[in-house]
Amino acid sequence: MTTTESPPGQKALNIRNQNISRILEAATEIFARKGYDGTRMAAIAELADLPKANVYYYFGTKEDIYQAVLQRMVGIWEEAISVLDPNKDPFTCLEEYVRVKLNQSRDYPAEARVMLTEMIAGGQHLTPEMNAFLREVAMRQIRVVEAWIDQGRIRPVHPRHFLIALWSATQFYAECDTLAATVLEVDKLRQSDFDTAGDTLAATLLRGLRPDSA
Amino acid sequence: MTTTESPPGQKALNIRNQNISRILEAATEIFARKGYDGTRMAAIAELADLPKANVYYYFGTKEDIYQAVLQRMVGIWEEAISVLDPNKDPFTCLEEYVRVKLNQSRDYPAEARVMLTEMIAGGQHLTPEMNAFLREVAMRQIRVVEAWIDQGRIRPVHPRHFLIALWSATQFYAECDTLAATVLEVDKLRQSDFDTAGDTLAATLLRGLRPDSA
DNA sequence: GTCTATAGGTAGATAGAC
DNA sequence: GTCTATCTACCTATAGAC
Repeated sequence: MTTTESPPGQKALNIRNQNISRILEAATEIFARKGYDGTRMAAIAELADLPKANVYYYFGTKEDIYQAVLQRMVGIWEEAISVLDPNKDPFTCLEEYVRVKLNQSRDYPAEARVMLTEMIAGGQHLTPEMNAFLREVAMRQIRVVEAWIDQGRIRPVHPRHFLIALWSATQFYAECDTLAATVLEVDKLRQSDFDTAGDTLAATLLRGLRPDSA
Repeated sequence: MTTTESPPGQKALNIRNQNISRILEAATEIFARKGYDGTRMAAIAELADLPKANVYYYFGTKEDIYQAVLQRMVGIWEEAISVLDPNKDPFTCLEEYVRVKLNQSRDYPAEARVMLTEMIAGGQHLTPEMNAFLREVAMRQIRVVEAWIDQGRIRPVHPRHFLIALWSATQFYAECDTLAATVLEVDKLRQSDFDTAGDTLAATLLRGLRPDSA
């Protein structure tokens, strides 16, 4: 009704999407560094290079922005779950899984840190849907590992604890913005660091899974 | 001058220490759940069951309390570093290391979460002394693993990445207050869960370190 | 759609009686 | 040492002009 011309409407939509992206990107960075309560709407607006009122125009509340950031990370994790397949070779799958998880830590470090901080804090902002989804993801992975054990393709380890070890190690590299400086003595993680991380996990965690030859 | 009697002075000192302990304990819990900026001095006072002004009497600022909490965790970590000894058997040492770290996650979950959140956030509140100490701890552990490799007692893995895997997996169980519900499907971690965690890490990560028998 | 000004509430910290 | 009352500053969110 109000917008009669197509091109301006198109353009407005582009500006809209662009502004939303910029807000989310800025918010993710600040949530990761300051936590939910420590994040100031003014800080998000400044980093997104928009007036504070415009941020409120696109997202009604700080909680709305935070939810959008968490939701995006949930979507990212969803990608990794398809890698584990009970009918495929465990070691091929697990190496691929490690690779995918490390790539995610490389590509979405801020998102990962927001989600991790949220979980450490007790998941107070996670919706029931997100919790259900995360539980479902965990369950699916556990069932795959159990299937491999039943088939005698890997040693009978405790699936949940094994997945915790795998998950926490790969997740660590997302936090590494800071810890890297301490543990790896580098300013910034490079591709070679992620490669070495994958190789090391394959050589230790995954190697320990191989059935005894003796 | 003002306190002439010894017993009252003694008693006052006890009350003082007791109040300081209660403030730190309450603060640790809330910092872990809300982060530095999300923590309200009023909330610490309420949980410690003291008027807010009394909290300010013992600690001048919120930052002072936070520093004391971080410092305590640094002290806890210091205990774990003595376990790794280049002259002892790597597997005995590493199993003991896993056990000690898991016990710390069990006994000081809130402290661990405060420290981890702080690190994920970029370590803005860590003093140069703390950073230096953490770097020194990492270095010492790396040198021990390197020594074992040089002696041919474990396979030549990348020491830094191997320690990251070990550290992050054990650390995970401190965050588990929440994630346990999702991944392990329990309300609360029991001793048996920590035992299983240790066994699983020994069976995978550490087993993968053993030199080839073939 | 954009932005200034501001309302309404709450935080960290302190003053000062007891 | 303890505690009430309060100051100042700042934060989320909104009203309303453009």
